[in-house]
Amino acid sequence: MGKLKENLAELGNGCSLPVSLEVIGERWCFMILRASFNGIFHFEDFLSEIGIARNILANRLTRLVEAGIMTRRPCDHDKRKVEYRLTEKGSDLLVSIVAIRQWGEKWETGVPSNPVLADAQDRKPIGQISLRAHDDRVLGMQDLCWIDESELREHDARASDDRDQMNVRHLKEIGETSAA
Amino acid sequence: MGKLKENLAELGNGCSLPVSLEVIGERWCFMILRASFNGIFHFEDFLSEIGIARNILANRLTRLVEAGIMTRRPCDHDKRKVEYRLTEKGSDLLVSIVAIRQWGEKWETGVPSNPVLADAQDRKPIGQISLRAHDDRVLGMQDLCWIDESELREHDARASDDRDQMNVRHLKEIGETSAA
DNA sequence: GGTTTTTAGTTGCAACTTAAAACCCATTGA
DNA sequence: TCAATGGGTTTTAAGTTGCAACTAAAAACC
Repeated sequence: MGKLKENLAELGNGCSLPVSLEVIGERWCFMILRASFNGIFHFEDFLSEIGIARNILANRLTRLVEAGIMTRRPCDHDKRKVEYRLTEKGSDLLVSIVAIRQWGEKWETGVPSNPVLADAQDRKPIGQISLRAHDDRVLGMQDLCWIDESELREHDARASDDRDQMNVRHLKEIGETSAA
Repeated sequence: MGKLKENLAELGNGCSLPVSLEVIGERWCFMILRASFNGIFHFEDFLSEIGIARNILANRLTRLVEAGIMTRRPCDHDKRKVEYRLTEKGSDLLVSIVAIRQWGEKWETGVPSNPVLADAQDRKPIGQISLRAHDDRVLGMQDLCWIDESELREHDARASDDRDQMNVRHLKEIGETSAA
């Protein structure tokens, strides 16, 4: 519904970002998911926790359920109540949400958010999320490049080759050149 | 501007997510950032790359610059042109964007997006982003819990203690209980 | 058994935002 | 000089949001 979604879907030319944003890029969506991760399951609780309008919340929950991100199940013991819970697909969004949260901690609020997501084993806060190579090395902006899918297939076919200047863009050249 | 932003800002009670979403949660914002990461710097290029309306693009770029996520610099050699580039703050959003993209690859499109973000050193695609403990162990949903800020401070104060049942919620209980 | 309360919605309307197209105007290149 | 280009702003219609009031079913109260 709405033009954005149609456009974003069409723009999904090889990249899944537009497709993802079609459902989770909607306003309030991440806030609803955050509430879910924090143990909120019922309509009225979402309402008071995140200060969203009734009709919008109803609409978003319906869409999240349709998208397979949440499930909707009327409660057994109190048939008025409905339980909204994250599916595995929904739970998998935790990484994205925490990434945004960590970015906000670093660049907006400047302090750790509360409550803190921690390792259940040693009860210490989780580490900074970062990009990693296949062998787990942490990668910074300067260690990255975009390669075309086609290079990957060639990789498989002929093991090594002079692939010096093919479809390569270095990410370190992307950012601003002087000011910060 | 708009009710959402005000509300989200007010809701920033300890959590930086609402604050972050205030600026980057805006529609089209991630698409603009993706284009930036892909080496697009000029107004008309953003326009044709992401299929956004002129006025909206102008508005979003202004807001991103105001938020310190991009810089706006008129070109030296062609004074008609303007270069929009990511700041360090903006570049730092790559993790979040890639996290959403990987989620989409897994749950929506089912295939790797093109172009592929790779390690410049060995030209192999980057790994899956995941939550990690402070000592780099990968953490799943069942390994996580929320703890209150206050516990962290106590941690510092008195080294160890019987902190069995204090402000703890296990994340593994959050998701759906039967169906997927 | 009847009344009140709670929960999860829906409806109607005003205010705001978006999308699309037309317009503007400083450069530039032919 | 004059058409084309780049980066906007303006105008208008269409779509979305936010708020308040309403509904309808189940539960609790008495």
